[in-house]
Amino acid sequence: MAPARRRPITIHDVAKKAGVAFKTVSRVLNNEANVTPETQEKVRKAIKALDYSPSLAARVLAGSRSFLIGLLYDTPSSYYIHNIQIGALERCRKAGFHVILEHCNTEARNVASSIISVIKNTRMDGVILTPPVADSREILEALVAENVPHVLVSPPELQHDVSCVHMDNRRAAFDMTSYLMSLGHKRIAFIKGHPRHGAARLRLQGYMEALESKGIQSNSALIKEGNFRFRAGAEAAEQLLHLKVPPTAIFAANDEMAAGVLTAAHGLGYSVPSALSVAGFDDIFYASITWPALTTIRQPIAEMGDGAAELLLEQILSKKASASGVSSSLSFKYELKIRNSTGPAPSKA
Amino acid sequence: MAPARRRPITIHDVAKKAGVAFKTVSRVLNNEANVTPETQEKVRKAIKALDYSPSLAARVLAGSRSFLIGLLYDTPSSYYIHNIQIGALERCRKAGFHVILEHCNTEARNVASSIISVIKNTRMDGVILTPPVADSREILEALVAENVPHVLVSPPELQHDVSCVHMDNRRAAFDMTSYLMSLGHKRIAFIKGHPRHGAARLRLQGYMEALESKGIQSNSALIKEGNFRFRAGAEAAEQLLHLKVPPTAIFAANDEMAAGVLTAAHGLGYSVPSALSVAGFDDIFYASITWPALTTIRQPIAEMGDGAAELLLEQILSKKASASGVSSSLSFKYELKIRNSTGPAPSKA
DNA sequence: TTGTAAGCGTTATCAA
DNA sequence: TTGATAACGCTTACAA
Repeated sequence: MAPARRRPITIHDVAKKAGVAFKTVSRVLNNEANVTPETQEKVRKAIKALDYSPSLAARVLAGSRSFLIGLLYDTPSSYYIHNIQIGALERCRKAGFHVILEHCNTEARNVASSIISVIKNTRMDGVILTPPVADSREILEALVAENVPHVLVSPPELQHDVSCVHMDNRRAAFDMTSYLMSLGHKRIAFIKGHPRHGAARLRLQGYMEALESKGIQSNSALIKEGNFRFRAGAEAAEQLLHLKVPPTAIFAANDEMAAGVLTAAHGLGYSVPSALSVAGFDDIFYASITWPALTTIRQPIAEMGDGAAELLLEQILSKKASASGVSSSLSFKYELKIRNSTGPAPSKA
Repeated sequence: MAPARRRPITIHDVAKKAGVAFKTVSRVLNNEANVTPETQEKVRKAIKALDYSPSLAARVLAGSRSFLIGLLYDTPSSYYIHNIQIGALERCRKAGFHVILEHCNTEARNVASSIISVIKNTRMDGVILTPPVADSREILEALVAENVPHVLVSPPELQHDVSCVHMDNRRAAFDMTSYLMSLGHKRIAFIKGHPRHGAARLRLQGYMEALESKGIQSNSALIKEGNFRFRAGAEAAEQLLHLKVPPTAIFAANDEMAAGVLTAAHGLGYSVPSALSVAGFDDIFYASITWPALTTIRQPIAEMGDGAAELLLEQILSKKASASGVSSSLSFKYELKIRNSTGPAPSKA
């Protein structure tokens, strides 16, 4: 029979080894003031020698923090969430915090109260809201009322009293559209994102403003509904390419739909980019492995997750002073990734 | 100023409301024997009425379990891990357990001891090993020595004394190769998987056995090294297609490499599937959105994650009786997904 | 700057 | 079948 697992090292073992009171060890662990450097040194050595790591459970039980932060999502795009998670995870791990994913049905009648209930039951110290959860006024108000620290990712509009991380979606879409026009495209179609997604609306807006800026009338026949899914992109593209005068370029509000556009185009015998240019948004992993590789907007998703976690941890750790809503925002840069799915507009037939 | 967050409901609140001792509530929570149905009923009502949920931290601190299970990985393919995670997550959530991802560098000198150290520090109740971590004899032995419950996912060979979930990789590759031969292909190339990945070796073996079964000599010029990454697939394909007599079909050991093959083929002007058939393995999300959609083996990854968690929880929860290694295995079915990247062999030039 | 005492909300142990 | 009491390993007060 295998040996039973031994009793874990505790703070008392460390204290004894270092020759100090256990409270002193606790102070070192929490970076509290009032410990002489040499005492600190002794304690740290003992910690290392014993390979000690404090019991999270005990810290949570005794302290006022749970070291848990929630990542609230309700997106069709799991890839986006996954990357936000990666970014947030790393930042939180360093601070000893854990991230738990929590699905929210933003269409449900009582989202806000059920979210609050989950937060209470799990004792989360704070939450990160991703679109489209970040778009809900109702949820936001509930969070404020319950005094739950929170950070928004890509909210539909910047709010002065709420911490958030964002990227200029409108301007990115403006730039992409301008780039397509600079290639000579005049009939540029747009496939919209998920209707509840505020950032998606900003992308549409950027597209329209870019057209206007060059005096091109936006044409409702060239603007299709979408929901961020592959199939929606494929279906919209088929309709667009069956138009009497089809577009020479299609700009989809995300990459997954752009991949759908590529497949539909191939299926209808359009060669990309010579007969049709295609652009996406997000630069997800498979954007670079489609055929042809997709021109898109690189959105630093993982970095935004990291930033959101950073802002949230700031709020949580400085909880004392900030009964008033100290809020700050982080703005991220996008990048136009020009690959092989876009090219000069075909010369008029 | 917002109201402070209220004191959470505790087991004592429930006990008072139900008119019983708090220990009785504890018994109900843990499904222990010796509680009359009517007492149970009273307690459950009180729990529901107060929206009570027990403090994980307190349970961990007082009990012998941490409710934490580790998912150990060291794969180039994050998609695989992500799906194992999804499957395991759901199963664990229902049982009140949490899953934490832990990266292992299987190439490091002292993997085993560093893994044991992490397990101790986090107090994990058990671990799930994914390939190639599951391939390490050294790690396995350390786990047994330390009496840590564990389950293997797709180990290189079935072991009678270790719990595992698996799929017949050899036979799946055999079937895929046979399918390609049934289309008239005789020169079928194979791109190998990650060298440390036992299941990858089984795929190669299945491929070779299928060829043999039809009396086709396997040709080392048609077998390329790989590592499961897109680029490796693309490079191997370029070499293969520049052969004096190139293959008419390429079977890659996973989908990501198969996507690389598609891109290389497009780049060299091969049309798929009329000039070249391409097959993958795994059926990851983007297998169905490549052009053409990829023929592949659907591996029920999430279900395998679920199964692994199920086996592990069984071990953990019945810890009393099973000092001896009670082990069980779950076998999963694969599915040949025939899509558009494969077709009849081109007639001889 | 350091140490002491109390208590966090459970499970485990033993008694009723 | 139930209930009282003692841990569990820490943090938070407060004292020295």
